[in-house]
Amino acid sequence: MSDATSSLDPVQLGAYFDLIEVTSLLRHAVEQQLRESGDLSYVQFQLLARLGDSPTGSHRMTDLADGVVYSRSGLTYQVGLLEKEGLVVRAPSPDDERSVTVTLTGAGRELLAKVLPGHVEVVSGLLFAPLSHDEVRSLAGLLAPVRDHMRATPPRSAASRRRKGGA
Amino acid sequence: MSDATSSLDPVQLGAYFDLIEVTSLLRHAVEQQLRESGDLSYVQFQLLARLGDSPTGSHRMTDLADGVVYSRSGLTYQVGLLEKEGLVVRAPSPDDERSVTVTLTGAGRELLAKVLPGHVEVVSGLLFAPLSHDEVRSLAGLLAPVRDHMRATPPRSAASRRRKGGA
DNA sequence: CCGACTTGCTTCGAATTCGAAGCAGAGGTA
DNA sequence: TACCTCTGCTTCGAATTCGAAGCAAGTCGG
Repeated sequence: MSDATSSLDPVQLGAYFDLIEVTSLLRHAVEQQLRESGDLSYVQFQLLARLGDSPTGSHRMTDLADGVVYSRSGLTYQVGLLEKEGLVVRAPSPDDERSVTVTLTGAGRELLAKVLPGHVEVVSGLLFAPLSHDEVRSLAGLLAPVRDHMRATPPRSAASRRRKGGA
Repeated sequence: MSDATSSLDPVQLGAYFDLIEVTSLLRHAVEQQLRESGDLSYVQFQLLARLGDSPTGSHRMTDLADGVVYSRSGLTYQVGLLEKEGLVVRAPSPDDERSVTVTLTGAGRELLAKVLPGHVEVVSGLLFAPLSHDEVRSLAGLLAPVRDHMRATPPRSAASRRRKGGA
């Protein structure tokens, strides 16, 4: 363990705080827009968007949870809501009998198309407005390696479902 | 400036997605560390940290809520928890009788000092590890204007407590 | 001084979120 | 095949979160 990690530069601290604050504010604004324009929560929108991105319009539950950084149980709940609204469909996976495949319906695709422009507008106006295109490129270039690093780093104690406490 | 607010570049899209994902992963990891080392939620830690930053160790409720981007009612709840734990104290403000001033106690300061090193370590190892110091500086330089812009931009319909719906 | 409006915080009910526990299918080894 | 383990999802209870409504103090115009 390096001991040099015992403190953060003012520069680092600023970057960290700004990152948190920017994301919180952005999320807040986006949430509001989504609620007004399509009665969707941010999580629900993320799920629909991710499904819409897929060529087949479907994903497994686990992949969705990993993609959105969401607990399994919470995902079950939200997908249940989306299914009740007729925006997605759940079906057992052909390969793997325990897997559940979630697929976007026509209605889901429509709703996605309906809320997307407003969503983009909020993100553009809030996140990208103060940045030039080159700066956005820089930002993307800085975030990508961080994202990869985080994805590769196991969340502290990777022991998936081992018993936790005693020896 | 590009006027094309109707769609996002692939570059913009990537930056946006990475921003969300990075923050989610970071928050998740930090949350876990805080829970283990000091039985604090992220929000609670943020509140303590913000109080610790203040020269007087105290803030008004509203300023805390704004600083952490938190609903007022949620803040009341969390400050209540912190007070029950003896980490903070609530007192009416001298100037403004309706204002409540939240102040860090000795125990709060101790706990903060106890969890801070681990927190810093997680942030360093996850967020800053893949970046050089110059890159961190760049990141900070990019985020600062965005933060200022977001702070200055009223959240859609600024009508603070006006009635919402009607004409 | 009075009344209308604004601001600061809390209470309340409803919705969301998580982790632990449980069930069932899949994969490997003897 | 029998058994053991791991993976994928759901159910359950508890904790957190938010927005709407309410109360009290401050501010301004008359």
